[in-house]
Amino acid sequence: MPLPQTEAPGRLQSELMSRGLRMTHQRRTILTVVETAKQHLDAAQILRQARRLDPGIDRVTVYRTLSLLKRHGLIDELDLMHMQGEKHFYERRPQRDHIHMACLRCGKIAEFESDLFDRLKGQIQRECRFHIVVSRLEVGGYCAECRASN
Amino acid sequence: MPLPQTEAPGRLQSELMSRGLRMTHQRRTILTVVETAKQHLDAAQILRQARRLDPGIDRVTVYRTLSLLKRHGLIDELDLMHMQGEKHFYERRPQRDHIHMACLRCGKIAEFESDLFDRLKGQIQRECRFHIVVSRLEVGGYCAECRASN
DNA sequence: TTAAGTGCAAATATTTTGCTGTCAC
DNA sequence: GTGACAGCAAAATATTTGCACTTAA
Repeated sequence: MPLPQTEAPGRLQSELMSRGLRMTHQRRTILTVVETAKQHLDAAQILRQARRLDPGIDRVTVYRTLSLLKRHGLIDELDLMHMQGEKHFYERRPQRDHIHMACLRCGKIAEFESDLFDRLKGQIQRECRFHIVVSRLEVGGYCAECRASN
Repeated sequence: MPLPQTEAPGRLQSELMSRGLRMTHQRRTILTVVETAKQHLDAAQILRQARRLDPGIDRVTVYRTLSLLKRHGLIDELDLMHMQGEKHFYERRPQRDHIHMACLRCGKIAEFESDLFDRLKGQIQRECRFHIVVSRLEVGGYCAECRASN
């Protein structure tokens, strides 16, 4: 009996299992949703999508799983400058940190990787003697399209 | 009749007045609390301190005033890596942006200014053609003291 | 004078907790 | 078999809204 959501095992699932955590059907479903998301999802959206794969899944299980993934550093929690209320958004932790740019006019979220960002984190670690575990750089402003169409 | 909280008019109060907004007693009180805070305060702490100056002040007024100040770019809203639940913290917008470092062990918040940070924002504006209005860089990790005492 | 602002009550939004039954290992 | 996990209900936390009264300008 093939489980469709195991077709793309991804890193999250194997990471969790390698840490000795139980791989339940619900966790597998939530991991699949997060891993295959095309955009940043909040808890309510993750619940909705997970219920399409497993209608019985509970909201609380989503919160507990997101919390677990966050504790293990497998996902990052974003605020996206609080443009849409106070919800949090989640994404798989990337290989290399990136910056989130939130357009205050059209709401689009763009991402950007930068050597300067990596160097800045290095500077913080050295000069402040601060060991960075997680970092989040979000900027709010106006994207090229919105600036042009003003 | 001298109003003690007007003794340090600061920038916030004159900024608001220069924008044609009404300077009520409650706003003056809240501005004073935010301007003279020694650390980052959340809405509940701001309410508590404001009530010491004006016992009748309402929680809703605090929220509405913080929202106003935020809209006008006079204060910044921080999450401090969600270390203490999901509350938000507020600080007067500084002349020059700084980074917030939150120690995951002792909870201390340190601040850091950096040319690299300024250059990174410049790079984002140029290369992404994104006009930055507000930015927030928060890092979570372990401070020098906590690393030493492990 | 009067529109903006305040307080109060209630609602909304988001996340967490306690407990009992279930399932992964 | 058993301890970790899920579901359900309820609570906790944080913030917002509607409306009538008050006040700054």
